Amino acid sequence: MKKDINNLEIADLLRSVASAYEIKDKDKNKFRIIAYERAADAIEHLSSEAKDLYDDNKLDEIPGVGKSISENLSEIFLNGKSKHFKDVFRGIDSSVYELIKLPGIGPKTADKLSKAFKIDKKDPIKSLLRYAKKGEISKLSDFGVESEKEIINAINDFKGTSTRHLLNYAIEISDQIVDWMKREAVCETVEVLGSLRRKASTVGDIDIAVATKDKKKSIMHFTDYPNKSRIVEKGETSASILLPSGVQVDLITQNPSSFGALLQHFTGSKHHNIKLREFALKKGLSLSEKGIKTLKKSVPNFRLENKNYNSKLKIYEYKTERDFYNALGMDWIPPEIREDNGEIEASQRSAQGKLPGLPKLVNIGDVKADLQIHSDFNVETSHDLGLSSIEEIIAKANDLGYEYIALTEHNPSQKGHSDNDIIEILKKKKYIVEQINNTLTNNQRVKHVFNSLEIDIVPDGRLPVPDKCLELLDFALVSIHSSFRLKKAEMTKRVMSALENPRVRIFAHPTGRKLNEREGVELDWDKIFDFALKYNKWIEINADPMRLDLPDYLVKDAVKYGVKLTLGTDAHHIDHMDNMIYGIYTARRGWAEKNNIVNTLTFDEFKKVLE
DNA sequence: GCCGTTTTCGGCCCGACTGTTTTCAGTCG
Repeated sequence: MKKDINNLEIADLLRSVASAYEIKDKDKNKFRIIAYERAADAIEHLSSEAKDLYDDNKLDEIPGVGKSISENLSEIFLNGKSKHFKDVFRGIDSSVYELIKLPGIGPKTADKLSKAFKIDKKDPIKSLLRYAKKGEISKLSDFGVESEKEIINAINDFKGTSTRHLLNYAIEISDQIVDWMKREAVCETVEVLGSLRRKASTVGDIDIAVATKDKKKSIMHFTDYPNKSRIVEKGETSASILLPSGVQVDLITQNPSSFGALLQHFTGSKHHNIKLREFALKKGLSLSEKGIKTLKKSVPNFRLENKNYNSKLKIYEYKTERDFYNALGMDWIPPEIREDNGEIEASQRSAQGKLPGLPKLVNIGDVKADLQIHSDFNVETSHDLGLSSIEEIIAKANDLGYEYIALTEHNPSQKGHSDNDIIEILKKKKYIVEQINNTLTNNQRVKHVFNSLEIDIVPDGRLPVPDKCLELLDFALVSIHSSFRLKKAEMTKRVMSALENPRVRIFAHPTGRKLNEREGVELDWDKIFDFALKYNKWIEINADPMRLDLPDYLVKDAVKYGVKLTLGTDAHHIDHMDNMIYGIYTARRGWAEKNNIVNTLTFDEFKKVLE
């Protein structure tokens, strides 16, 4: 049986249609191109498969997907292809869609190149490099020596498909550059923007903004950054460099008097900005990184409330981002939720005192416990054991200000152990944890250590430990560590069956994804959330930066459902316990408030909900 | 091609940088 086309493949297809239209450009309809790109973005960010929506006859509920696109997609779901798309693609070499992956090469350039040369379809990029190195490109009209050089650079820097970086890695890199920029006195304020400021799970480029009265000097200092491989571009207000690791860093400068508008603009997201600007346009206002312009003669109340008019530039300027949003009649929006997921509407309601307004997002200071920690207590697991002792973990938890923690080693392996062996191991651990709890004194912050376990869910949904084991635990986590590719229905049944035992309370790293390495499992989230709600099960937000699982968009769904979430670092060493902040970022991106997260409860409150 | 708190027609975010240009198109974020 043929595999269904997934969201990413559909998005690719729609972007190819957009590119094809851009090349043909017969009727100069750039808005049709934008429409296809918007639909591609929308489908790529969908939290359920478009195929499932098609099955439910709900394709046109996707924002940006109207009559025409939904008909063409339906045709594809039905017989694997669309006649209309095929027509659009006619006359364009397939290598074009490969070449546009190179930065600096768009559809029109790629088309010119594919028509000028015999590009090898098996490896278009390598094939193009050969022409470039022979100096063939600079001979073409519309191209010169510089553009040929740029193409060679782009190909040499090209790392293939996934060039997104984990959030913790991006933060590490950006901290170094922010430090470097702060050494130049003319840089009054240095801030990280873009997806890094929004705390997305992975980051493409690193964006840095500087408030300065001397743009030229700031940019000089930036391009002098010692640890770079080359300068990509350098203009009057912005510049980009490439680091040896392949990370591109963009710098944008702005006068301190309108830094607020710049922060807003380059924090994005793109979709947030487009929605915001459309909203502003209806009020007769035009937004940019420089500030706000009035389009019509009279914008009610606008002039009165805004005294920061720059008459030379004919623009209203804003020092802070808060002032910028306020000028639009909105409350300031936390960067993590600027994804055009309803935050613009919520912010307007907030400003007008209407409900529902913006969420009061959970903060790191709200966290009272880490609910997934692996100690070095030897439970003879087949998975990885922790590296830190229970005592070290408690000391670290004290430092972090926690009131309680859960020790959640993997279950003992079945191989080489009888049921009785497993029970004996866990009895021993229970005894040790009890002893330790007796030593905890009132002057320590940590009041209690919960005896828990992270138990595998075997493919048929059973748990690989005897039932008696579970009775020894305060509560258990369950998670998938094998057979990731079951069909959705089967996987859903597997998980629900594992969650049935009353001692099982947490579904840990629920999708099993590993960023840049492995896709998550397919689950029917409506069913999982219903189940969790009905039987009072909790779903983990795993704070390991390579997991961040539950992913942000599913956190948002869980919050909407009213399903309770937990935060756990999955620490295998006390240093990993510092990763809690990444779980908080993910929770915030999913609009989670304090009361959505179980381990913001105090120890006494938590004991009660555990009963 | 999509969409509606002025619209079912007439709009659609905004600006910077680069190269090859005699005034702008292509690309990017």
